[in-house]
Amino acid sequence: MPHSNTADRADKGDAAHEVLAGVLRAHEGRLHVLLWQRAQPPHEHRWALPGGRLRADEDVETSIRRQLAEKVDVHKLSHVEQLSVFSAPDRVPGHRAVATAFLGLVPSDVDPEVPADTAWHPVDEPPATAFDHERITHAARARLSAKLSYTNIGFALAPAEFTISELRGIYSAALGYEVAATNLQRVLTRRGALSPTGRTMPAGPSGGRPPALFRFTNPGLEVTDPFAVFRPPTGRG
Amino acid sequence: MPHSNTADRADKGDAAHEVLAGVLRAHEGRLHVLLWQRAQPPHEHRWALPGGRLRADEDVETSIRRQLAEKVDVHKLSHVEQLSVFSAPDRVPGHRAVATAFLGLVPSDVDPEVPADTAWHPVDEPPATAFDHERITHAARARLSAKLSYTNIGFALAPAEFTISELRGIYSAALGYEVAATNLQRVLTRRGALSPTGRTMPAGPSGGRPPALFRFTNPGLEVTDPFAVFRPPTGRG
DNA sequence: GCAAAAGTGTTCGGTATACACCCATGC
DNA sequence: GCATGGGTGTATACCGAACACTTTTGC
Repeated sequence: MPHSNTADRADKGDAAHEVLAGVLRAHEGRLHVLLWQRAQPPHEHRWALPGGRLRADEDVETSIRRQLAEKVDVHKLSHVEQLSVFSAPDRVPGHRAVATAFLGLVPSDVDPEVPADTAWHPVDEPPATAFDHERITHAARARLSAKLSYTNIGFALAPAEFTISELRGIYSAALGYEVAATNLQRVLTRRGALSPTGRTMPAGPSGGRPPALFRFTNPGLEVTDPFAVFRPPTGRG
Repeated sequence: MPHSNTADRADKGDAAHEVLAGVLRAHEGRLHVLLWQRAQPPHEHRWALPGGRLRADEDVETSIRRQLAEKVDVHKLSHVEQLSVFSAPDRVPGHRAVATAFLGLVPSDVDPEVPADTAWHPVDEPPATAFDHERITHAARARLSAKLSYTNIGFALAPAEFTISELRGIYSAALGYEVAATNLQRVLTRRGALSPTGRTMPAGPSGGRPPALFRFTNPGLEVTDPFAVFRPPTGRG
């Protein structure tokens, strides 16, 4: 392994700290996770999340961004956020590894080049996964589902511009059930998350009204519905 | 010598993993955090969160529970949950320390014995704190505030049985602003979080109707308001 | 009876969903 | 004109906040 300055001490309490990311993308109606197939034991041939060891001079978010860019060639991560720590003593056989897990998102129109051992897999039907990486994938998906409800996190799954119908497909894929285009547009518009571009797409081959193009107002995560019950008397502002 | 374990090791690049907890309690109308005063450099005399080094045979939650019970004599933690990882390379001078931060809660009627160097401080006006512990405290408080809105986490702050007025005081302390007793009862009751015990407390010295005693239905964390917009068609009936 | 505190009824505004209806295009 | 898909208007249900009102006690 490179970066061995953090590994030359195999003290009991001094664990190697690793970072891992469940990188998700909506594609063809389903949500997919990026996995690479291990070539060596332990868990040879099983599929693992991208990640690696934390270096001495970086924090965990810097580390996961570096490793995703370096090792899996995902430059266009639209969003990265910390999930939680996975630290069961036996989660990786052979040595102690404490992992900080991340959620990463890639827009649906981006198809990054990935190494030969790496591929997208439907989150619903993952292949045989290594270590506790299926649990981490599940946590990533759960976080995404929750944040779709009360933030504008859809911006990280959608292309820069899109029709409501396309966005509906993305939300349906991410959530795992059908959402209504009507309400999707209404809710996101009311919250100010969607902005019309004024332009439209040509109608489809079977006719129909040409759809309008929208974009997300804010290209960064924001909480659009503070869902604050027991909020201060002066209301939410 | 208590509490010296987070600083007594000056490894160069080696990542010691530490666990820290912002332990919060509502008391006399304010929210307090448990801190201990450092006796030695670095950050001598400054106040720090309880915690310590992760052992080889435990996961992070086991570790923080052990350290809180062992070192700060808090047996009656009503709730513990992971916040996030703090990992800036220079967050602790002298050596690399990656910390997993936790939120811990203690019921308002519990006043655990703590060592001489340890005390409760109002979260609003903390003393001079060590390292990044004020940020961690802020994260703990933010998590608690958010979860008060959509979970039954109040169970962890309240006594086993309480009046609505007492509960109102606890929520107000935790949130930092006044909440109305009327709506507090209504919201928690509608969600099924509150159960009447059937008994009442005697009225106060200045008269008034004797208040009914309530308890939380579920003595564990549950999400009582899934705030699920874009929910499946078969929604919450 | 009166004051005080607890608890309930009612109104109001806001939000999400469902569904009917209108709009704009290809053929 | 007609089918097709996109978008809007309207009705309904529910939730939380505010506030008036009733209940139950001590004095």
